[in-house]
Amino acid sequence: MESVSPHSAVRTRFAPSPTGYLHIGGVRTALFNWLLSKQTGGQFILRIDDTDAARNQQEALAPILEGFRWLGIQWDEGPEIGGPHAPYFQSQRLARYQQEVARLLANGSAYRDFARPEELAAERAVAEREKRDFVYSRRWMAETDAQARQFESEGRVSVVRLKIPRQGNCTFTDLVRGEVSVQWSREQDHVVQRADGTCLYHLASVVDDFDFQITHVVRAVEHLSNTPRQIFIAQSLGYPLPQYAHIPFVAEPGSKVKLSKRKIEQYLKNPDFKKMVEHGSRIAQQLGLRTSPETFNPVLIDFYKTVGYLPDAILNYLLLLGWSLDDKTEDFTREEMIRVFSLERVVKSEASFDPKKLMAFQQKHMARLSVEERTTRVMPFLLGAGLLREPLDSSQTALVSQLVAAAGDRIAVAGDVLQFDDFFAADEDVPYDQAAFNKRLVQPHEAGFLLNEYRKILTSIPEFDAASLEMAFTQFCQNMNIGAGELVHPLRVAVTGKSVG
RNA sequence: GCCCCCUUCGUCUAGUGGCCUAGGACUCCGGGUUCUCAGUCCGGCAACAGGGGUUCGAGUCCCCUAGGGGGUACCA
Repeated sequence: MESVSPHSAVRTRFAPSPTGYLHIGGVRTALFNWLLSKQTGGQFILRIDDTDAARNQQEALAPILEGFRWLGIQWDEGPEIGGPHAPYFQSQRLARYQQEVARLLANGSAYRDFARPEELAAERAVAEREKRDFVYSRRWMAETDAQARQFESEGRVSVVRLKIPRQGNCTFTDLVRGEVSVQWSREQDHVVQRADGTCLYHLASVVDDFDFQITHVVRAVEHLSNTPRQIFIAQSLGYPLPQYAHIPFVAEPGSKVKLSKRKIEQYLKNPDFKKMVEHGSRIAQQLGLRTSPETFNPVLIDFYKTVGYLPDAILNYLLLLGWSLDDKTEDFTREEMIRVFSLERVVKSEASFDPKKLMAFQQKHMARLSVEERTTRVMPFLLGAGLLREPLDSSQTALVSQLVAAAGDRIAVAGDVLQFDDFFAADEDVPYDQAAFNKRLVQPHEAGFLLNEYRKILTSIPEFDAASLEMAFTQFCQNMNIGAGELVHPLRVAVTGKSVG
């Protein structure tokens, strides 16, 4: 192994399993890790936890990498870019894990266990019936080769289990939760190596954290109870312990239950969440994308990319989900986030995901962008929906620029530009809002007359600029002795087909 | 079942014994501004889970109760 680095740079890691897509809760965990390493000039490592071959799909890795790339969370070591400790895939590091399992076995902190699954299940059942904690009897533990041969002759196969102490406490300091202490007797003799020789997560994770010289393990609370057994492994192997920080998970809207991508149907009952999905779906539809809840889902980061959210807005929102700087600061640029983030100010309780507040951040960040920047962001959507075609000439760009400027904050996410699709349509194709048509043009009997008169005025205007039009408009209303609204509404419907400007 | 954790406005949060008649943000509701909508500006509603202690004084410390959550795999 390399010697421990002399400087105090923080090395953190995010270790997704390629079993799904990039979960928004995972992004927040990764964000905290990334921030922490960057503020000390350290490294953020992406490690792929794919020890369970049965559950992993290789194609699910691409969306994860793509998600981080889009968000601008660049990993310093990991897939595609490698690094001094490559490979960063657990599935490719088996030999190393087996080597460490052998050391565990050799120094007596692990043992080969020949119990059959049904024998273990029976012991468990007894414990449950007697309402006590299950503690393995170690009846099929082989501590000598002779014992092992004996069990093998009975046709048994072995796994490797940790020989967890049955007395005393495991105490450690967690950077967000303070001192944590659990009794060793509550821990099981966890399996670290399967019968087929492959290794399990806890062992792999501890070995990798050591090999990769991870200084801070920042992960979601569901791993808190895993920590004692990992500490046991690390200490048995003579590794220095990293700092631990267990952050609360991101919960469902209006609830404290962990957000899950499988429960989208349930979340749709939440009005805000539903609104968010519908808004996104409209845009996806205009882009000609076929959406299924499985892939087009606000729990997954791909949703935001598809619809045109700003990565900075998402990061800003996620940063404030379970962390705060003080009693008022809410807006952070990336540089500011990196500078001021601290684990000490992470809250202990779960934070529920609030679509409305995310949108508020999105609008704020969008409004901060110049017209040029917004135009750039909006272009791919116009192209994607077929409203514009490449190559673009400068007049088209100018047109979009004008539209973006006029639309102002009606374009909250980049995909919102598609609601102005008729702007790009030929005149005869302008679709009419039937309800508005009735209300403004058919119902008010004077509407036709007014519009006709107004048209006569317009034909007499020499210059067709905004100022002249405005003057003509005001004058006309005065002359006809009508309120502005009496003309403005019918006029808009007649020209744009819509009821709002 | 057992073990562990969490609990301030609807939501995200500030708060580390007196600065709290509890602050900010989002949402919502009024009002001003605007040719409509949006926006913007001003204003407003809204919380310390409950009960016992400790203390001159408790959102802040301790205990109990309740509620919520996580874990309990040859998953990660």
